[in-house]
Parts: sequence; C-alpha cells; structure tokens
Amino acid sequence: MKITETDMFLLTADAEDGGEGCCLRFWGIGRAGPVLVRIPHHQPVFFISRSAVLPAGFRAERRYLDLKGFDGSDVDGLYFQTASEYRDGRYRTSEAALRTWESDVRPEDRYLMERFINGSAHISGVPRREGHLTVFDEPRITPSEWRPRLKTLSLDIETGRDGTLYSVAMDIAGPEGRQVRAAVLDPKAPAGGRVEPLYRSAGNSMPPDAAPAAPQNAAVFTPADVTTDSDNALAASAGASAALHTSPAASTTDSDNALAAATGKPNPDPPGTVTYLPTEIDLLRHFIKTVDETDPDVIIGWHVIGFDLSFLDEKSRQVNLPLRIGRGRSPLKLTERPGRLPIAELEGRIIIDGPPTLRGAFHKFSDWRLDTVAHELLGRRKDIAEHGQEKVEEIERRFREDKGALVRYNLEDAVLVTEIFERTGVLEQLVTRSLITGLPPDQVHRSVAAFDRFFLPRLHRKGRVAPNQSDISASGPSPGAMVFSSGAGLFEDVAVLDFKSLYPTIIRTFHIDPYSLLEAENHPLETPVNIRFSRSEHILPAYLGELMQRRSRAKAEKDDPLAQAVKILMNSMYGVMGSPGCRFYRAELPAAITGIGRWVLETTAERLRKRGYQVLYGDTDSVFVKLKTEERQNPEQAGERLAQSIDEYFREIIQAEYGVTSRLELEFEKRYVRLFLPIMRSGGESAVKRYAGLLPDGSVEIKGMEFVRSDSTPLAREFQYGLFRRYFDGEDLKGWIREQVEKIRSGEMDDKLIYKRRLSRAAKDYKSPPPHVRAVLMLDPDGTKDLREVEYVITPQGPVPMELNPQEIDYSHYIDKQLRSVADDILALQGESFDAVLGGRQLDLF
DNA sequence: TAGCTACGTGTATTCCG
DNA sequence: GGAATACACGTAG
Repeated sequence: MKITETDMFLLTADAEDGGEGCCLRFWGIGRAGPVLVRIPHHQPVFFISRSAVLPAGFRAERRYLDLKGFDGSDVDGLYFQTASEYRDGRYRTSEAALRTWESDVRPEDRYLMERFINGSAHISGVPRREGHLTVFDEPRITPSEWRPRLKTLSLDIETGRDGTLYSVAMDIAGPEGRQVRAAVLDPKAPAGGRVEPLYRSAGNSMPPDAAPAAPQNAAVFTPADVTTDSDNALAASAGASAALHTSPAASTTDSDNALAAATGKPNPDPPGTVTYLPTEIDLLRHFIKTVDETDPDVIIGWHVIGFDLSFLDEKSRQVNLPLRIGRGRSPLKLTERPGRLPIAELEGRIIIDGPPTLRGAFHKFSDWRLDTVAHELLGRRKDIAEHGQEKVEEIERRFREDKGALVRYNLEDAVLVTEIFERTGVLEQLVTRSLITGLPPDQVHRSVAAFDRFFLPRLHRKGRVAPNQSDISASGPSPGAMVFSSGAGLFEDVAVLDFKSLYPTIIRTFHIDPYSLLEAENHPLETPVNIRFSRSEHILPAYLGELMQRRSRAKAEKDDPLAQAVKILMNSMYGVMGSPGCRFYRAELPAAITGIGRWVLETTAERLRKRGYQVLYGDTDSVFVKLKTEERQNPEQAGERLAQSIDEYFREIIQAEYGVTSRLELEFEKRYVRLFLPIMRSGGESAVKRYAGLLPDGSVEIKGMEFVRSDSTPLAREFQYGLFRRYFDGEDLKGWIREQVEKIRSGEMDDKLIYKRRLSRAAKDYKSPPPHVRAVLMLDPDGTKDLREVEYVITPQGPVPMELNPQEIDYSHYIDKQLRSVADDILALQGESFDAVLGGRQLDLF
C-alpha cells in the first residue's frame, strides 16, 4: 500500500448507487492522465424542520443538529443511504408539504463545496489502474490550485439530406501534440476499411517529401484550392452586394485568401489518417474507438451538441450501437428539452460548444457561422463558402464524386474550431473561471450556482442552512441604476470619472448579503437608503475583499485572464442576489445596492457642482465633468485630483455617518477633448446612453448610436463615423453629406445597404411582423426552417431577404431612414437640417 | 444548464376626430 | 392624417 500524492482538475461528478451504497465519483484530469476518485458509502443529507413529522416508512436517518433554517427555525438533518433514496426523500417530503432546506443541492456538489475544493483537488491515497484511468478509493482530498492542460477533440460530421452519415472528422490537440482523424463512408471500401495517410499542406502543392504515398484526392485539407462561387452574381448585377457578408462574390477575396494560405504562415502539420469505411455503423465504431484511444478531456465543436452529437446519438440508436464515448466507456447521455438545446453529458469528459462559449467570453463577430468567425479571427475561410441549400448540394456532390474533397472540407471545419479555441484562449479562460468558482468549465456561466458554491459552506459555519430555490418567490421589479444628462450639445475638455467595481465596493462597504440582512438587528448598520444590515454578521464582504486582492495580484502579475475571471465573478453578485432564481433572493438586496449606487452618484455630482463644475452626464457609476478653463493646461492631473478628493469625501462621510470604512474608489478614466451629447430624436430632451467623443489620441469613440448597433446598415455606421470625425475636426459637413447622398443614388453604396437582424422567436409568431420578420416570411412562409437571423434590403416592394437576390433598391428609404436622423443629430445643434442641406435636390424625388 | 435594470429608436397598430 | 401606444431589438452599464 503506497500512498500517492497528486493533483486533479475536476471535469464531471456524479453519484452512483450500488453495492457500496451511494458512491460519489469525481472524474478529472491529473498530472499523469485521467483520474477517478470514488467516495463509497457516502450519506447524502438535507434538512427538515424539527417539528416535521415524516411519513411512515420514510427511509432516512434523522439526526439532531445544532443548525437553524434561514427563517430561524430549528432543523434536523436527514441522512440517506443512497442517491435514489435522497431524491425520493426530497419528493416525499414535498408531497407531504413538509418544509425542507437544501434538498435541491446535489450530494456531489455539497461534498466538494464543504471542503472548499474549487476546480482542482489535491489527492492523497492509494491508486489503482483501470485502463487509461487512475482510480482512487476514498483518498484524502484537499483544495489545490493546480492548473491542467486539457486535451481537446474537435468533432465535425457531414451528413446527407436523407440522413446518411457521410463522414466524421476529428482534430485532437493536447499537451503531447496534434493529430487529425477522419472517416468517410465509401460503400466500395473493403470490409475492414481502407486507411490512407492525411497531410496538412498549403494549397494544392503537396510537399513532395512528406507525401509520397498520398492519394491525389485525400491528403490536403487546407482551404487553398478554393472552389469558386462564381455564380454569386448578386453584387455585380443587383447592386445589393454581399461584400458585407463574409463568403461571397468578390473573387479577389478568395484568391487573396488562397494566396495567403499557400504562402502564409507555416502551420505545423498535424499528421493523421483518413479511413474509408463501407457502412455507417463502421463510421460510428470508428468514432467511438478514436475517442477511446485518444481519450480527450474536452469535446469541442460548432453547434456540436445541437447537431453533431445529437445526430450521432440518433444514428447510434437506429443501429443499436450505444455511443460509448465517456470515460470508462460509458454512453453519451442526451436530454432533450422542449424548445431548447439538448443537454449532453459524459462521464469524465466535458463538451464545449464554440458559439455560446465565445459569446459568453464577450467575443463579437458579424454572425456566428463558423466561416465568418474563422475569417474574422484567423483570416481563414472554409472550403465551401456557400451556406444553406447550396452548401448541402456541394457536400452531396463531393460525397458522390470526390470523397477526398469531402474529407478535406470536413476536417477543415474541425481544424478551424480547434484553432479558434486556441487563438481566443476560451478554454483556458473557462479553466481559470472554474478554479475560481469551483464550477466545472462547462458550467462556469451559472452565476447562481457559483454564488451557492462559496456562500453555502460559509453559511453552515454560521449555524444556518439555506432555503430551497423553489421556496423563493419573486416580488415586483426592483429599481436599478441612475442615469442623467444635464443637456445636449458639444463640450470641450470633459473628464470621465468612474467608480471602480461600484456594486462590489458598495456590498463591501455596507456589509450587504443575505445573511447580514437576516441578522440586521445584530449590531445594526443603517445605510443611506434605510435598509439595515448587520455590522458584525456577514459573509460576502470578506469574500469580495479576497477576490479584490486576488484581482490586484493578478493585475500586478499581468495575468489578464485571471483578473478578468475574478471581475466577472464579482460583478455577478448583484445580479444573483437580485434574481428570484437564487435561493437567497430578497428584494431588499438589489434595492440596497442600486439605491446606494444612486446615492453615491448623486452625491458625487452634487459635490462637483458645489465646487463649481458642470456635470454633464452620468450613468450608474460614472460622471462626465467639464473641466474648468484654468485646468486645460493639465487636464489629466486635474481629473485625477478631482477623483481623489471625492474619494476622500466619501471616506469621511461614510465613516462619520455610518461608522464603516468606505471601499468606494473613484478613478479618472479618460478625457474627451470634445464630447457630443445628442438630443432625443423623438423630442427635445437630451438623450442618455448615446454619445460620441474625441479622445486625446485623435480617435473617435461612439456609444449607443448607429455606429455600434449591429442592426443598422454599414451605410449608417460608416456615415455616422465619418460625420463625427469631420465634425470633431471642424470640417465642412454639408458638402460631404451631399456627396454621400449622391453616392447612394449612383449605386456606389449598394454593398452597404444590408440590414441584419435577429428574431427572438419563430417568424410566424409575430402579431404584426416588422420588416425583418416579413423578409424571413418570404423565405420560409410556413416557418419550417425557424430562421432566427436575416439579412435583407429595402426595395420599392418592401424588405427582401438577400437569399432572394433583390434586384432593385429603394434608395430614398436609405436616405430618409438611415442617413437623415444620423445627420440631424449633429445638424440640429447647428440650426440646420438634413433636408435643408440637401436643398432642392430632395425635390427631385417628387 | 435561469445574474440585473435603464434606455432610445423605428415600425405597426390603434385611437381619435 | 396625426398622436399615442405596443412591440421588438440592441445597447449602456
């Protein structure tokens, strides 16, 4: 018996019933490969009122505990022998209308959180080998900060319209290197399949030394020998070009791209094989075998759950071959949910889908097609640039005529996803967030769960247990932040001061959290908004203090991802406590935070005004202050001094009036050399959440307006930017505006007139369809395709989707609706108007 | 795989005279 | 035919 000490990073956890009662299982990746930690004979627990009388035959051990429920009542612990008895206990108490506490906490989660294990654990025990796995039974487990390097398998499949599985491509990347595997359906292949090598190559020219045996059709999977999409005539003929979206027309783009691929950066060749297999079952077996052999920690892809895995799962059911791709050869578990994406679960591996993950990491792209993201991020294009019907046809053609080309396309997608993950570092970011929150990487977005994770164990140490989430009901809407503007216009030398992490610092300063609210009468702390908390009894403030320290350390060490991850977690606290989906929700919590936020902002503005400053604008945690003439010599210094003095003021009054230490921190963030605040287009008042500013480095920053809105046309975006640039530089606007209008009329701007908009539901469910929905209805009248995104232009007949090749464009619509209001924002200040600037020209229309 | 509110704009529809 | 209102979307923070 030799005790081994090691670390593991947790990927999945479950509770399994068997001969050992309830066995908790923690699957993860260790320093030397995958690890399974088993905790047999575990007794899951939840809590019940001491006064509750359990139904006859209730299978649990009831123990007296020195704990109180969140409502102050005494509770007992109910300890169960198995996970199913635990679930059953929850069900039966609920049927009997007995109040329970924390009966919705999963035993495996409770086990980890009570031990403060976040992401990684230090293991000390006697291991045994089971295949690739190192298994520990009942080891000692303590927190660890060990950071793993994960192995990913990027999966992509191609299918025919008839539901045939054509091919499976996998790009496997991990600490030991990179390899690609593909399998393609070929009824003519021999029974055992035919294996051929696969190379990565730049373009058509195969490196001669590398590819002597490479068959002509199967070896290359770069996009270099792009098949042209010459039939995309939209741009040239109709005027509404697709140069905007990523794929189309411009043959220059494609050839440029091919050139780049052929001559560009040398990519290390991931070696691999392609296997030609005679049946779909063979393809499935090949996939399962590859996962088993390569043993990835993470399966990644593009819509990999909703499409690839769902398809493979369905296929495996049809042919009665379970999809055993979990660790320990356990099957994939797919749970369908009406109207939403299915959930996919594996033992010991996690599945990360590209689009939602990138979105969650605040990446922005024109749209979320793989081709678009690959292009905008990597400067690469997919091998088949078409989408929709045309793509399907091209895939079917390749399956019939050129299987090598199909494999090349299929693999390229898998490779692109791997490279998108590498380039963005999203997986590392998820791991970082996992190490901070304790949630596995595929769940770090669950802010409510992240809150429970640190709050529950600390609450227990205060002698309290928490209510179930289902016992919480929402009260009405609670008020949010303050926004104000003191008037529209053009202003010079404006300092922007903002409170760093305003809500977290308010929480720290005024001891805001659910426990503190509960204990408000215990050393009460009055706040500026007359909601009381406890001076002495609180949990969140100290935790936030630790997080802030950790963040400063990360910043000092230039660990941006860590700093970012901590910031996300800190900023989620307010939202979580203000959500009825949180077991600790109480309306007073968000009300106190936002209320104090408004008090802070108002007080700041008032102080500044008293000192003779003009406060132009403020939103939530920022104030825009016009600097005084004499401060123009050194505006940065003036801004910093202002911030400091306000800081000091809050320190004093908060200490004096509330007896606590202010954690607020006002910072001079930036200066606008010029700042433009618009009036509302619908009426004379000044608007908020929309402005444009000129920074000292000469760049123009625009917030809220067309330029930053994805649903305005590129025409409006570029027009607005050009207008502000000229406006801030004091250039002539009128002549330029007339030119732009002329350009529209001449057809020169035709490629900038495409609207792009998302649909929040199925097109046919709109009562009075707005333009973008009418465009979708033209494409899909029955709603069978359930399109949720559309590109369209306005023609004399109304909106027409790009897919229908609109030929005629209603230029006056664009002049009227896209240029006019943008121009009038500025012109109105000068006593001018768009119509007046265009003068007689406008009359040409009539 | 349930963090929050505040806000502006454009379009369609309804209401009213 | 114009004002008021509802709805949808995307944004600021």
